[in-house]
Amino acid sequence: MKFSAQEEYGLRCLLRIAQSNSPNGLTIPEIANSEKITQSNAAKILRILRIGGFIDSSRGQSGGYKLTRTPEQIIVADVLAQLGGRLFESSFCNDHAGMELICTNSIDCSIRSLWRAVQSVVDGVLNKTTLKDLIGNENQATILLNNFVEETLELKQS
Amino acid sequence: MKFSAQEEYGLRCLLRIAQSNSPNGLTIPEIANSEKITQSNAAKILRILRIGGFIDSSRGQSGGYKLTRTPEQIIVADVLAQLGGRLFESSFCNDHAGMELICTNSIDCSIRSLWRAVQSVVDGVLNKTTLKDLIGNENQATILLNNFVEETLELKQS
DNA sequence: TTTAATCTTGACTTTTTTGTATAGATTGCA
DNA sequence: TGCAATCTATACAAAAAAGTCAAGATTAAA
Repeated sequence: MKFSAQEEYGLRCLLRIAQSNSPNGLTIPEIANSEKITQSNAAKILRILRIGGFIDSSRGQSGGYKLTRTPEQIIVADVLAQLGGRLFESSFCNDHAGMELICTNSIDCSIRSLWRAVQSVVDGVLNKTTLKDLIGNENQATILLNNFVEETLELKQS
Repeated sequence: MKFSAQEEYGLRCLLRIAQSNSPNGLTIPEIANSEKITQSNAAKILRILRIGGFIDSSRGQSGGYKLTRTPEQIIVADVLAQLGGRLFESSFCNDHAGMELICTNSIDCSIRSLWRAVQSVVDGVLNKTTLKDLIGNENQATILLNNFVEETLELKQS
């Protein structure tokens, strides 16, 4: 299980833009340079973010990319969903969609319920994390959240 | 973010073996047939599970695959790690490995700490789920665990 | 209006992942 | 022993993901 390259780079580019204080935002060369990727690749990724409504672009001299909203208003889960096509995609057993609680015998549904459990905890973190949480000194928050959940999981187990 | 095909098929094949009550275990044709994959593909995946020490194989007539331990003793996180090469692999910022708590300014470390937060909650579920939890009627457990974590996350947020 | 800086798009190439084929090795049994 | 059932391993092929290239469109400013 892993994040795709596009998810990682996309989120990173978005963070660069969020952290910029230039009035024109950031240009493709600037972003590509900070992230050590080619301009083509940056353009491709920024396109996805623009279509997703996270950034606005303007062309010509003094053009560049800016956030469409404040960092507080951008949810990391939404960003990753846009970059990855979907957040989790469980393949099989679409027969029993919506009735996981009764379908307990097939392997399809065992796996499905496990995938859902994982999806649920990941969403729990990503839906409550905004771009702002990842900027500057605020990223302590995710570490704390992380520790908290670990504790509660252990609690539940004992 | 998603599980690879190998992770999904591997776990599914292992569950088939775990659920079998035949004294010889299951053969490749049987597994391939239940999972609707080719025998070649099943063989490839079963090889990984064998190398990981989750199953034993015996050849010749009356051969097949069996678990090396009871289902209770097989942790889903271990299985997925074997199938996927690793459980999560965060790419960048190896400069600051081990000092995440002080490195708060770079994007590298912001992303890294987010990835770690996600990894932590996923591990929380997968390290506490055994094959037994996924067999028969026991898979309710993962759903309950899931709900529990969701609640605690909401609690923390308010 | 011309130019330079910038974004936009689609096609293409490379790499990685996934899946298949084939030849071989081991075992149990008649 | 010889055969049939089984696993084993490596190389090959197909598909998907990632990354690159090149031509074009828009804009601001000289």
